[in-house]
Amino acid sequence: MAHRIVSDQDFLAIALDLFRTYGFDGVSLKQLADATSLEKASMYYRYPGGKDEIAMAVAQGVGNWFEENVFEVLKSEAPIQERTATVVRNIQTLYGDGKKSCVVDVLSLPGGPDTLRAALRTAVERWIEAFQELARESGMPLTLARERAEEAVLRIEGALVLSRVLEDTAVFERTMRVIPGLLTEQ
Amino acid sequence: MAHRIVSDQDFLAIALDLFRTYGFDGVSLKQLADATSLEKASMYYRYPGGKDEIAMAVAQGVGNWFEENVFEVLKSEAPIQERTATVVRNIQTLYGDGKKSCVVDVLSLPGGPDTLRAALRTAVERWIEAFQELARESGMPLTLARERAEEAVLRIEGALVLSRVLEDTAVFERTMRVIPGLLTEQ
DNA sequence: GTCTATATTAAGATAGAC
DNA sequence: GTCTATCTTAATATAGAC
Repeated sequence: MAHRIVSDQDFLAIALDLFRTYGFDGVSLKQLADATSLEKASMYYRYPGGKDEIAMAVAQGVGNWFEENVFEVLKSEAPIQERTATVVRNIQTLYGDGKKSCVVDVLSLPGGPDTLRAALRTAVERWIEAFQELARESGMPLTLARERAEEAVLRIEGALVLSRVLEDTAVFERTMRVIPGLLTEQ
Repeated sequence: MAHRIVSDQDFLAIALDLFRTYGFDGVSLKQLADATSLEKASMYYRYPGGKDEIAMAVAQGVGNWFEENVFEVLKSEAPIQERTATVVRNIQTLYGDGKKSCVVDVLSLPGGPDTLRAALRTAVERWIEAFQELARESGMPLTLARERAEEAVLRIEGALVLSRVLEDTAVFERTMRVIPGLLTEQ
């Protein structure tokens, strides 16, 4: 058959969807092969480290997504309310409006290499820092800004867990409506 | 060797610890056998349905724990502030002061039978209802009480995710300090 | 670079002795 | 009721053709 049926980008998007849904231990190479139309041996050619390396690439991709769709947006020139709204909208998209689990939650379970959890931890730390700067910019003192940033991320993670368990995205939607005020109103 | 080395209660406590740490797909029968000193075949004698049935028993056990350590406590005769404090303390113990993941979060991923997710969902619904009644008793109108109850559970779940990812229980400890006010102060 | 085919290990599950 | 031994399937991983 012809070569390069699936781009690296598409491959990783499909892998992300599988990993965030089933977790590291819940995804097999056969599942990945079936979903991406790439044979197992071909996956090993692209990612010699196997499942570990694929999961790392997925985590890296999520880090890049945050860089582009959260951190960069918050650093842009637009008015603060507009930047905040854009970021909230982007995050809602990332999480499929509450229908998709958080890759940070699901992939931070044991299983997979330690470097995976380290990458996720760094991503979350940067996420909190970005929110903290937003709160600072809104006029909050440092400690309050830090508190609010942490609380915002915490609420998003909690809302995603509840939405999954209750099989109802209403909690997530309500939570996302609260985030802008949490980060910008003292 | 002699019989009944490990009681059903001890077996399930060990199984709970494994499942909440590694998730359904992350725990093998060999792991369970090694950790409990019970051979795989013996586990099948006690739980003919295998891993599915063990996980269900674990979920059932968690439901019972909530019944006894949250729902019953909240229905008792003690003053409201005392009941609240006891429940918060019990929940802190359940989660190893933030060091242990929430079984509801971890076991609600796909993997394992549908009945498992159904049991977890029911447990969480009851948990929210119990908190809602507490908020009502504190004088809140129904909608606010419902909101606060949901928010309290959401924050606990989110705090546990962040504590795991950041490898720092401070977020969980801070969150648990906020819960009583959230449920009893208007 | 992707494929088919296969090696190797570990999983879930059962049979049958004690 | 627990054990050892074993069956069957599915997992990760690699060899080698194209």
